[in-house]
Amino acid sequence: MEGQPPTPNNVPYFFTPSVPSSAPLHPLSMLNQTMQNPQSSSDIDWATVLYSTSINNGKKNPISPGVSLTSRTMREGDDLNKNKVKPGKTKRYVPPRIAFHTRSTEDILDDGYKWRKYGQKSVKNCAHPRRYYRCTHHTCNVKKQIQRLSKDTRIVVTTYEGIHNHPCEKLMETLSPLLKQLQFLSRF
DNA sequence: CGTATTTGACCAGCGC
DNA sequence: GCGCTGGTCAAATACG
Repeated sequence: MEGQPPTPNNVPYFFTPSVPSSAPLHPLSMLNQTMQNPQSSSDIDWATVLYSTSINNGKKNPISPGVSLTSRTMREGDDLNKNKVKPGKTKRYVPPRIAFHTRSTEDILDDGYKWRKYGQKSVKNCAHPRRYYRCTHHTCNVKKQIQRLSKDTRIVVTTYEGIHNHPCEKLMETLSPLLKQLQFLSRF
């Protein structure tokens, strides 16, 4: 990434290392790495982390029935001024989202979860369509959106919405032999 | 044949 | 109220 991303007001940014095109990393792993080892590379991609804070008159987001509030990650093509909420006006509640910008030739980063595509939409001011995925786990309602920047098609924007309520399949696959071994050894 | 993907239709929110 | 836009649905299609 050449320099820093545009910074919407009140949205905290974290910076992540570039993703080698041959081996896409899970964005969350990249974020952890960066937090532990702040690096000074000029060739960095970035991630935005959006918390569930409301833009409804600056109040915190009380998630309760009948209360409609919003939090939403700013994306390419968004007009920052247009997304301001007028005083007294509310928007529907949107779960917290985390958006990652990663440099990769792969559109879909392997994050260990299984995803099913449920939609695709061409977005205004964006050359590339936005794709919509849902976690395939039957009790999990996590969604993600994937989109390439039209300004720099090497950059993939992945937006996660919600939190998985089940373990990562791939992680469990890797760990289960170890766990079995530990259980076996713990008997002695 | 079962599962995943594609894609047009539909709906809700928002600005004018 | 109307048109635009983004998000989701669901039937059709592709694929293993």
